[in-house]
Amino acid sequence: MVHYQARLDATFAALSDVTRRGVLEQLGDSDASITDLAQRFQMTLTGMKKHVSVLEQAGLVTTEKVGRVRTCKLGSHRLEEEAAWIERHSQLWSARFDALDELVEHLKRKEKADAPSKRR
Amino acid sequence: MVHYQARLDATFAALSDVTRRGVLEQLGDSDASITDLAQRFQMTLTGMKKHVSVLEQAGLVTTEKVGRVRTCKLGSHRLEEEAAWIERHSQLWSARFDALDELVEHLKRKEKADAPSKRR
DNA sequence: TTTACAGTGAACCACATGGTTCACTATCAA
DNA sequence: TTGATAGTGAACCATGTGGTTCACTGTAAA
Repeated sequence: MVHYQARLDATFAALSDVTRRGVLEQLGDSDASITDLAQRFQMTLTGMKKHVSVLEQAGLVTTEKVGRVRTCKLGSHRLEEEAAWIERHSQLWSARFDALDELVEHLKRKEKADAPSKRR
Repeated sequence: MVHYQARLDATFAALSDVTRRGVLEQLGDSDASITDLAQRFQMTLTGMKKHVSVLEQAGLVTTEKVGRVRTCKLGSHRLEEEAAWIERHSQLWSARFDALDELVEHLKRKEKADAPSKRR
């Protein structure tokens, strides 16, 4: 369970940066080298390397170096747990707001019944 | 579009802390004061206040102060966009891994055809 | 009217983050 | 063998984060 929390920590943190989300989008299209990515996001190689390391740490990306070039691709971490977490909480949200909607409806009906015409 | 990215940044960052996720769970159950939450998560009032502020900034929580106590409840931000982002990328992931699975299947079949019996 | 309680803000701390430059290694190509 | 190329690691910098303490304000209760 501790493990589970740590993984959520790492994944959400990895996703909280616009560049890293961009890298994931890119890799969804096609694999890429560090140089490719650095160029695309206008950043030094070192900077991009750090981002890739963060994504790799979170299991979102895997890399392999052959010759001088390190190729990055989407990792085996499929975001199921994160999707589940968000899904579960979306439901909580919805439930609470549905309840609120109902309350509002109820109050509206009540108001109509109490004072049928003279509301300013 | 910039706005959209900033919102994803803020939300994922807010969700990347185990205490804050805990607070959301708690508030899904029932509203709570800063004192309640600080006690539950063994933290100073000031510390909890900061977490609540981060959640509020991200729209995940709203608060209202009446008398001396500030009551916190789930906010109007329902995580739809975040769910959509993750969903979209889960699909990317799945697509790529389905392709991989197919490749593996293909190779298996090929192997069977090439060397029907003498594989060690 | 005093006292206790809930929260707030400023200041501080250690550490993480997102980026850079610079010096270096290893590989590929001429 | 000489250059160019791809990446790496250390060091640095500014800023952010997760937490604290302490001094303070405003509200409630005795």
